[in-house]
Amino acid sequence: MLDRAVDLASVEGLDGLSIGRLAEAAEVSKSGVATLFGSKERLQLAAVDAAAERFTRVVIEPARVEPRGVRRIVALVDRWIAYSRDRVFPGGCFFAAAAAEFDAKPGPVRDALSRALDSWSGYLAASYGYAVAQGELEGDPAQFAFEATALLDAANTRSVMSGSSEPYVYARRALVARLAAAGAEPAVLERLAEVDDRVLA
Amino acid sequence: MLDRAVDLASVEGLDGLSIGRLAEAAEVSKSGVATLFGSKERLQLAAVDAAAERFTRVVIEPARVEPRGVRRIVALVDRWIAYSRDRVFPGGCFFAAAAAEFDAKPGPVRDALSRALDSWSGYLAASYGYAVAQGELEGDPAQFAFEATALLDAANTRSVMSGSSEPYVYARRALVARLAAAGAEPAVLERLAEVDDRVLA
DNA sequence: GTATTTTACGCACGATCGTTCGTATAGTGT
DNA sequence: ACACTATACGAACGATCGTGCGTAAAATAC
Repeated sequence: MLDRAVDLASVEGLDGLSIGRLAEAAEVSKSGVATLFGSKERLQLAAVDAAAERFTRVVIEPARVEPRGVRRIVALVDRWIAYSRDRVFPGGCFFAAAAAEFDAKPGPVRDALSRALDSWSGYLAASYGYAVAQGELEGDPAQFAFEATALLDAANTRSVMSGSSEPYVYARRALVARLAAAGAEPAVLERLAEVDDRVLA
Repeated sequence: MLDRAVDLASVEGLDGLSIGRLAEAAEVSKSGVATLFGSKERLQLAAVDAAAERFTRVVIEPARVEPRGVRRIVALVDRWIAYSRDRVFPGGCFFAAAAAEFDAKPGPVRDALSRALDSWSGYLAASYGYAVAQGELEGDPAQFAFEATALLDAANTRSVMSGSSEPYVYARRALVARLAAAGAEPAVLERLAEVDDRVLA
């Protein structure tokens, strides 16, 4: 049920996700989903939670197999690009779309999105902090997290907009250069440097 | 009239811009704006055009006073940050919001947005091309345009979301480092390196 | 097996959506 | 002065929105 909600929201927008269309897509009655969630806002909040779970499962957890530090950063970025490219959400990254939609609309939904984004950015920064502590990289973790999420979000939006996978190549190149400039060993960057020419669906 | 439309759309979204609320905001009748634009889609297209005009006036034209090359790139980026920080559109950059909203919705509106974004990105890339031709910078112009727009868009969204101007500091730092790594003279980067601590409204 | 809670339902409400009429007013050309 | 065009209007259309109510079925508790 929530899976349909987030899939729909990633295309129609978190606000355009109507309780009637969701009911139709899930083949239940309109009042069925209304009583389930109580209100539209609670549905939106539930969708944000469900999207965060899917994101963690697809991006974070697979990257945990790599040791803390640069290797994990590379794995995170690599998984994120695959997550966007494979359209884990049919309309591209759920959070990139929802953040742009709600950034100027104060309220509980925006707060929940802000927390989720901070969590992702913070995890990236913490990983960078480990890398610095281990002498693998140098620089400001928060600065890196800003740049990395900026490049990934841009690749996502550009790719969804154009239907091309070229933006991911730009993002990969930029991130490899960024990490190399911060002192990363070339060997650990190979995974990012490999161009994955898998065709989009 | 169109000014109100784009202001409203930058906050409510280009789809959330309803013909009724626009009429109320402009203090005219609902059917007044309906007959003026004909349909909602034509209103959206007109809003995109009006937003592009405002963008050109506020970002592109002021930067034209600088000579082609690095100096103009620095001016463009500097004006863009001011354009976002000063909330030339009350909800932050109109195009960043509209692009994320329509990237998964095919149609004339998405096409118009795509053209506008390509035009901006292309202008940035062309400026970089001049810089390369003049020996001021090295590297791929399209790659730079991708990175620069990614950093600027991210700074915009993060700032609108949090109400802070800190993201602009991150974007400035990243762009200065990026241009320096591409061979820019430190002197021309001063304008970007200056931290503008003007408080947000 | 009965009682109680939960869940989903049909239905209807008021509000707002985009759009289309017929009409009155303002402006223009001659 | 007159005919004509363009513009803005009120009103209403069907559609969809989010939400609340009363009820029947299903799950759970005892």
